[in-house]
Amino acid sequence: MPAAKISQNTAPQSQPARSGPAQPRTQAGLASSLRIAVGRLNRRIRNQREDDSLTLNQLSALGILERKGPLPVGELAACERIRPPSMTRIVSGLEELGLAVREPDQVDRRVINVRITDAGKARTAADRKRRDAWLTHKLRDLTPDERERLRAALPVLEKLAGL
Amino acid sequence: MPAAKISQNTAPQSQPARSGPAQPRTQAGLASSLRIAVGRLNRRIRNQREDDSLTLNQLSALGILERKGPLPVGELAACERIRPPSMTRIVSGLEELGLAVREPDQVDRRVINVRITDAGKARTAADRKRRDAWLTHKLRDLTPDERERLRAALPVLEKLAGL
DNA sequence: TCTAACTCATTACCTTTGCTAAAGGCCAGT
DNA sequence: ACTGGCCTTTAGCAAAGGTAATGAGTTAGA
Repeated sequence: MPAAKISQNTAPQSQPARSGPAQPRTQAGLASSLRIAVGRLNRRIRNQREDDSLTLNQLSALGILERKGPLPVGELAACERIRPPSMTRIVSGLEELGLAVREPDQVDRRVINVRITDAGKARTAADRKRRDAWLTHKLRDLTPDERERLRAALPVLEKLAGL
Repeated sequence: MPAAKISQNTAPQSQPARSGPAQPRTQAGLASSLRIAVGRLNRRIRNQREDDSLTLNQLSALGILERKGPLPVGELAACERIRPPSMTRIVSGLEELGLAVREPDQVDRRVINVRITDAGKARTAADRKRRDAWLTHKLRDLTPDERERLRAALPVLEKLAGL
């Protein structure tokens, strides 16, 4: 099957072993490499979903509601660093699934508080485990040193991400 | 303007200072935190583009073409860990901008080799600098220790991302 | 008090970016 | 010369984000 080798006819591809990413010595190099790695890793994570599982946003929003209690749509959007209309859509999906409910605020009737339901809490734990299964598995394949590096860098990533 | 405080009426929000994300002690916790951080950081990076700049994918594809020379669409897609149809669209965009050209392979006329043009090379350097400006700036605001943690973790992130 | 300006959520619509399925052209082995 | 397989592309779908405009509710000032 010659088809698989055709690129060698036209592409230089001098050192087959040197396929790794560039080495970031400068600060701009670090930024560039980090940008690429984060983009690809995010794509891979996003694709690891089974058909009936919640989307990343649904899961993330439920997590916040679980940790912080009921929140207005706008604040929930701010937590996720997205705009209110986007959060409205996510909340609508959650409400249709019965995982969250909208409750008009008693004090200021412009705001709609979103609360996670018991079904939502039950679903979150199970779903998060499935959702993270791929990544957890990948982490298990790392060396302890590599895991430690990730753990050490995580707060920095979160800082860059705006918490 | 009391409107901004309304959430305090309904949300617990006991400790204002404890707004940081959960501490990942377990491996699943690490996976979860990493997933969320990577997702948000990616979103922030992606949004830092000026109107006339290339998209992340266009920039990334051009970078590969610049480093590796002309490649068939399918291989280019494999490098980016995306499917061929997605790469077709990216290449079409680049071709419209005159930054890359499609060249039917001489040997196997099913494959279309993609080559970066001189205009593409010129554009890449300038654009990448602008593109990374935000992240570079953020990196500059970190402490040397934080930067070092990122640098140490970068190879691990790249490994997880599949290079 | 009553009106003007503001705020919150939502609706409507658009964009980007990925996917799968299927079509069309091309290659190779039987 | 078929038949099956491979590479690209087209067509259509879904997720996830955005802006602009609308409607309802609130606040502040004349």
